[in-house]
Amino acid sequence: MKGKIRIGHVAKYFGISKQTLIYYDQIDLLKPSYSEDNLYRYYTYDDTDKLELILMLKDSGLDLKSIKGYLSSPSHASGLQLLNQQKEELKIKLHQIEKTIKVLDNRIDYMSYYQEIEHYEDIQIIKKPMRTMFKVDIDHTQREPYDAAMLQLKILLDDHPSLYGAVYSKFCVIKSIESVLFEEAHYLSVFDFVTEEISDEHMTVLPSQNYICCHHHGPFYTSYITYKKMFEYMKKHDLEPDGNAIEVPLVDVWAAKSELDYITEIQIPVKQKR
Amino acid sequence: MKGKIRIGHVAKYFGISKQTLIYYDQIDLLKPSYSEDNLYRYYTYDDTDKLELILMLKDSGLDLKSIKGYLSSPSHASGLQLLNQQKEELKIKLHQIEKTIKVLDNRIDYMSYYQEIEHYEDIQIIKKPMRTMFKVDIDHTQREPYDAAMLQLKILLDDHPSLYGAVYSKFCVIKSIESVLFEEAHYLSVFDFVTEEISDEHMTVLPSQNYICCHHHGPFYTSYITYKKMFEYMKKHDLEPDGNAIEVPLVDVWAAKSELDYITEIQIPVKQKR
DNA sequence: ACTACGTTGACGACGCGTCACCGTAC
DNA sequence: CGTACGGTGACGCGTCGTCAACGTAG
Repeated sequence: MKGKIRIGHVAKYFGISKQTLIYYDQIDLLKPSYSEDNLYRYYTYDDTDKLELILMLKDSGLDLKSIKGYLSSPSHASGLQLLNQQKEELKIKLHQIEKTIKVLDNRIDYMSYYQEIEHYEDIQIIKKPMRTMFKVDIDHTQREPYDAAMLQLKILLDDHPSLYGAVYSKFCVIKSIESVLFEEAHYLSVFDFVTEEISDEHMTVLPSQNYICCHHHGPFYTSYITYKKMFEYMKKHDLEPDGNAIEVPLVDVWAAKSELDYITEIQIPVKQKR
Repeated sequence: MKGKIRIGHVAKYFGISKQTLIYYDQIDLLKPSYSEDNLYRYYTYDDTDKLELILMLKDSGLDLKSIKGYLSSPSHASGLQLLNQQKEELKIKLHQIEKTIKVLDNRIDYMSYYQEIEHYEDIQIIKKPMRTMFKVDIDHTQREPYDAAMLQLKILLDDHPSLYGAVYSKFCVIKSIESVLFEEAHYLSVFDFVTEEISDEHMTVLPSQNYICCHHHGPFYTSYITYKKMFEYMKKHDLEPDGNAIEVPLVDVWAAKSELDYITEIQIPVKQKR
């Protein structure tokens, strides 16, 4: 018969290693014929056809045991069922990868943007433009209110694919202005700024306004120290808060070795005292 | 400090198993603090932040060793580089999956279509419509002409994404009509029928014409037996071949246990003898 | 005799899963 | 006192990769 192909050739043609073929032989997935003295493996075209099918099914995510099962009794009906099933699984994988890419993209944008910012401890008054936030309020009657809110945010974003990845690994918080000077400040919401304009109950627009801004250096739970400085500044300049405080992480776990190196921007809307 | 979270809670929150966290501890990827009597693991928010990053990077395809390396010295620069790299790799994966889905789709269509055909050994004269083929001629000066042609076909299809998967696991051949009665017939081309209309040197149009058709049952290399029957039929009915023979696999390795069960449709263009 | 190619066998890597058995918090 | 939760250690799994040691075809 034609097609006495040796293992090296087969491996090269299909772009796999000889060990792979030997392994497939060992597990009875693809058994070539042997030369008479039982030393060399010889693959026929029948074998290579089978191998092509095996590699295809493997690419589609099937494990070798299942492939073996299918090969033991292939038919139109079982084949069609198998292929449809694998197609569905691949589609799911596809979506997961698309999501992951969105998360990465978002992170890359974010890190690129904040890479060049010089981090002062200086306090500044800045007029921020109008901004839109996708926000989940923290329900403090729950057992783990913070976790629950973060989870809800992630779940909601699954329903807004255009936003997916916006918040995933960076999240801002809103703190009650009356509580920011305590070690255990009162968290009101978790959110992220978005550019999309989707009408949704979780979308909130912040009007353009003056903010007192300062970069807090260190872990989140020491932020009250920076808040203190900001309040002193406000006192000195006859300013008073005009809304709750916002914290935006600039340097977090993605770029810092420990919480001690985190940098968070604190923004408090302010107005002149009358 | 806040955030003495136990392993079970962490596992549930992130949708992973306790063993995974224990493993990450063992390999020094994520080491929680221990309670004073060194029995329970306690995770801080610092740890969970890190874990979120770890899982993200893992999803993006990084292995744990690389993640560990990154975590040992994260920075904006190295982070950005890593993320961009992973994004590119994910894009490649995405394309591969898309291709695989196309191949599966094509196979599913093909198998669905031919599932209901009853396979006669009968010889029929059929007027086939105009058909377009994507074809690679076999260069017999090469060392492995058949393999080379198949490879070329696959490579070409990578440049025609709209066609990808059309030929991948099913391929038709053209045989020189003078040689079909020999066991080693002369293969001229490998191809598949396509519906897309792309202008390309490998696109060939077959005009509408009468064909003598017959289903060959068995491996490719015994096709000469069926050809013999077809030639006898032609002789009896005063027909003569009007071009080279085409072989289209209907049942191959995807649906048959062995070459002995393959079914191939043989088509030879014919005209009346004058 | 050289080299490219073939063989077997043993062991390792990765990322956990599983199981057995035991201690602890509430 | 139960039970849900925590701990350690050993082994297994799938899919090969790697290495050593050795035979063979041309």
